[in-house]
Amino acid sequence: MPRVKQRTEALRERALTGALAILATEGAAGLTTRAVAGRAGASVPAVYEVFGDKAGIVREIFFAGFRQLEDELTALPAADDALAGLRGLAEGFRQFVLRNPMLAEVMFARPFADFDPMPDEAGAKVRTIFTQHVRDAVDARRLRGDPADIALVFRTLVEGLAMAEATQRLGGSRQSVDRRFRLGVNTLLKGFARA
Amino acid sequence: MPRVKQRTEALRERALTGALAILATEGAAGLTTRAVAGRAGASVPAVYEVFGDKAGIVREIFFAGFRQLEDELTALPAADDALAGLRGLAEGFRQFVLRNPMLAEVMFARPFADFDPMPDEAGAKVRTIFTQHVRDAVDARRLRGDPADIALVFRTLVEGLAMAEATQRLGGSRQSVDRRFRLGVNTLLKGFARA
DNA sequence: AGTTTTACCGTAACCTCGTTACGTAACCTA
DNA sequence: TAGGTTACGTAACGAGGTTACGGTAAAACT
Repeated sequence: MPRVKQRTEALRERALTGALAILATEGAAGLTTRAVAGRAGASVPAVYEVFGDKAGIVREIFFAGFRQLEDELTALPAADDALAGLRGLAEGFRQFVLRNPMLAEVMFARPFADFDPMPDEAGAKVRTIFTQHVRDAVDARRLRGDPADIALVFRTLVEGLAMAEATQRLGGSRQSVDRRFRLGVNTLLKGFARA
Repeated sequence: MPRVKQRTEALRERALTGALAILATEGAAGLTTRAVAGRAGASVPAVYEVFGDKAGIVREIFFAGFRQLEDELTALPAADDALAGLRGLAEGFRQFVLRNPMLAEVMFARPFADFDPMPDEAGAKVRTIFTQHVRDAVDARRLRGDPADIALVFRTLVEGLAMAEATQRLGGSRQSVDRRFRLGVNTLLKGFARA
C-alpha cells in the first residue's frame, strides 16, 4: 500500500473552518481556492479532492451558516407568549446577520455566480423553526391563516430587513434602524393577528 | 489634430445596451469585458476608457435597471383608491422582476463581489415613488404612521417576495405563488391600516 | 505635395484565479 | 532490497480583468 492519506475528512473540516475565517475577515473576494489551501496548510489539489470544486466550498459554507443559524435560533429563550416568540425569532435572526455579515451575504445574497442551492435543503430546518413558531401562534389563536404561508412571508420580511440593516440601507442612526425593524415585524404580525 | 475619437459617449451607450443584452441572455457569468467589447464592435481598452473598470459596467447596468423600473412604476395606471395604488405598485414591481430576472439580480442581489452602491443614489427615485404612494394613503387616512418608515418596510417585503418568486423560492404552483405574494402585501397593508 | 506632429487605437501581454495533468515520492510487500 | 501501488504537490493551462506600448491616421505646417 502507498503512503498514508492526508486528504481526509479532517482536512475537509480544517479547510472549512479556514474558509469561514477567510470569508469573515477578507470577504467574498478573498475566498480563493489558493487561500483556502494555504490557510489549511494543504495544496490546492488537496482542497479540490475534498470539496470537488469551488462551488463545493461555497456550498459547505452555506450549510455551515444555516447550521449555525439554526443552533442560535433553537437556543433562543422560550417566550411565554407566542407573538413574543415570533418577535424574538426575528430579533435572533437579525442578530445573526449583524454578527456574521459576510456569511449572511453568502446565505441570502448570491455573491458567487455559480452554485444555486435550488433544492433549498440547507435552509429547511430554519424554515421549520419559523413555521413551528407560527403554528404555535396560530394554535394559541393569536394569528390566523395557513402557518406555512404566514411563515414564508414573515421570514421574507425579517430576512429583507436584516439584510438591509447589514448593508446600511435601513437608515442612519441606531434608533431609527431599531424602530424600523420593530415596526416592520410588529406591523406584519398585527396584520396576521386574529381579528 | 490626430484622428477622430471613437471612444465616445455613443460607444458608451452602445456598449451599455449590449451589456444589458448579454446579461439578459447569458446571465451574470457571461458578462465579461471581452464580451461587452466584442458585442459593441470595440476593443477591450475602448470599453475600459468609457467605463473605467468592470465595476463601472455593472454600475451602469444598475442605474439603467432602476431607470427602467422607475419608468414602469411611473407608467402604472392611477388607481382611484390609495391602497389599490400600493397594491398596484407591488404588482408592478413584481412584474418587473419577473420579466427581468437577471437585471433584478444585479439590482437587488449582489452577483458581483466588487461594486457596492453605498450611496443608494440609483434607487432614490424608486424609493420616492413608494414613499409618495404611501404618503397618499396616509393623507387619505387609509394608513397610519411615518410615510418613510412605512414605505421602507413595504418595499423591503415586496422586493423580498418578488426576488423569492423569481428564484423559485415562493412555492410550486402559480396559484400558491400568487396567493402568497398577495397575502404578504395585503397583510402588511392591513397592519399599517388606520384602526 | 510632402513632412512633422499629435494623440487615438488595438494588439499583446501581465496577473490572478479556477482547474487539472503529470512526474515524484512514500509506503507496503515479497 | 527491489518492485509495485497510490497519494502527493508542482507546474501548467485557460479564462477573465487590466494595461503597457508601439503602430498609425489625421491635422498642421512648409
